[in-house]
Amino acid sequence: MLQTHYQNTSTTTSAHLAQTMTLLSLTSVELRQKIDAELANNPALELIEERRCPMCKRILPQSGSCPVCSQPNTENSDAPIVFISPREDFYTSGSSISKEIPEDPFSSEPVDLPTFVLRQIAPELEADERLIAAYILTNLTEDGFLTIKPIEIARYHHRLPSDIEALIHRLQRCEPFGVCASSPNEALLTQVEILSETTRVPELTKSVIEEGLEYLSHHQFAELAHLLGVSTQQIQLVAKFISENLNPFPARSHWGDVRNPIEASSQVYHQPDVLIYHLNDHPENQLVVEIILPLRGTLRINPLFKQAVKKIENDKAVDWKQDLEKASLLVKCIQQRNNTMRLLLEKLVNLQKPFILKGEKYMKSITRAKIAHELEVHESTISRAVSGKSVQLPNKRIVPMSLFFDRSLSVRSIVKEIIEAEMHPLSDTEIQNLLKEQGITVARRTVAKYRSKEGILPAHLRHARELATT
DNA sequence: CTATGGCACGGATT
DNA sequence: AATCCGTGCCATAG
Repeated sequence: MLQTHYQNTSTTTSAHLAQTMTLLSLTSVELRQKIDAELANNPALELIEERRCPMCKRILPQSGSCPVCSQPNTENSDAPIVFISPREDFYTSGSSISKEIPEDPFSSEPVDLPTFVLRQIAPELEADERLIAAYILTNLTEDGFLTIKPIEIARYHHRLPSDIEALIHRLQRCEPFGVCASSPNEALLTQVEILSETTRVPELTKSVIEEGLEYLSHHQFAELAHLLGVSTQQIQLVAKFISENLNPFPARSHWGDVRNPIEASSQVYHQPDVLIYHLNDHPENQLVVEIILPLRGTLRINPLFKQAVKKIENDKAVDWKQDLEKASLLVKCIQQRNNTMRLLLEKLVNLQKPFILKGEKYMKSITRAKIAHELEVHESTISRAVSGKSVQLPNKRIVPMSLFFDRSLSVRSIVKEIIEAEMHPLSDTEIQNLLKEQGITVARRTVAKYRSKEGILPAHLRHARELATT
């Protein structure tokens, strides 16, 4: 059953260990792909029917009752409900991108992304081009990216690579702008191109996207400015423009916190791996922590297959035995992954509850090592479990899980507060002193670093109370 | 002269 | 072992 505990790793094989580690570091989306692959070529594995909770419609594990509805809804709101949940949202196979698709301009019926794009461009295409376009569109990722190389498409359809590239270029100009790009980068550039035909785009936008996306995502405007040899102000202008007009993930219309698109868009995390929310979204209610298992049902070993292997003795038996082994290994490893994630999240949510409820200011600084010690697992285990994962908070923002370990976040947010409340631009030294009054002692230099991380201009470039910030 | 950013060092973290 | 972070010192801009 799902809740099996595996405290003792020494009894497990090295293969088991190795696989558990890899699985742990996968995000839910990657895990999904992995499972899909295994499911496809291993007959011993099966995905069994979903069972839904009659009350809340959640998909339930193979056995056991609904983790949320079965809770004795007590006043014990201190302990969050933590559970692993198979989510069908993640059951998007291959080309079917059914969520968050802009309405079809012609029929106003919701359609999937490939269809949506194809309808726009079909009229101006030759029949054979249409075929290729359709082929391309059905190979998009969930975010509307094209991962196959043009050359491969060209080979497959016996066309010139340049033809294909031209076609892709035309597709990119369809709505949602930038679809079929090979990367967020390319998507952004395409959008800039299209926009610049009708609107005025800050000159530096292109070079910022080409060279400095990394910096943007870290709010290191100053560093970026230096790299490009321009002023920080110009960079901020560009950053603002990008955040307001461009979307690095074309197929995704809503994107974390709408008011803070830069931060959200810089994330590589498309789907959260963990959801944290109040029960029924009422802020009064108990917290629910849902660790996503990207399945529509429960994964297990096909019992029929198991029996068959026992009985049948022929030359295939060896292969089948291997399949069986592999399958059970995978199932066990996934269970272990889930178990680790659950333990981790329980700890994490308990420790950081003030942050989750009241905001960044209340972030405690904890280290992975500390958690690892408390859970009695190796530090690297925690690292793997955390890295690359993302969490959706009750306020619907999607943040990287590593944020829970950010030492300086709370101080940074206080700095932000101070500056927002200032009546007159405060110098770093003045901010340093104000912090000291609150019992926080940091070096002046550090205040400067925090500022730049938060994308706040130095005092002499800030002006008392503002033009665009309402 | 003051405010701020760059570079680099050391210690902590991963 | 590699990376990140806070800090001090110094150069530079205003």
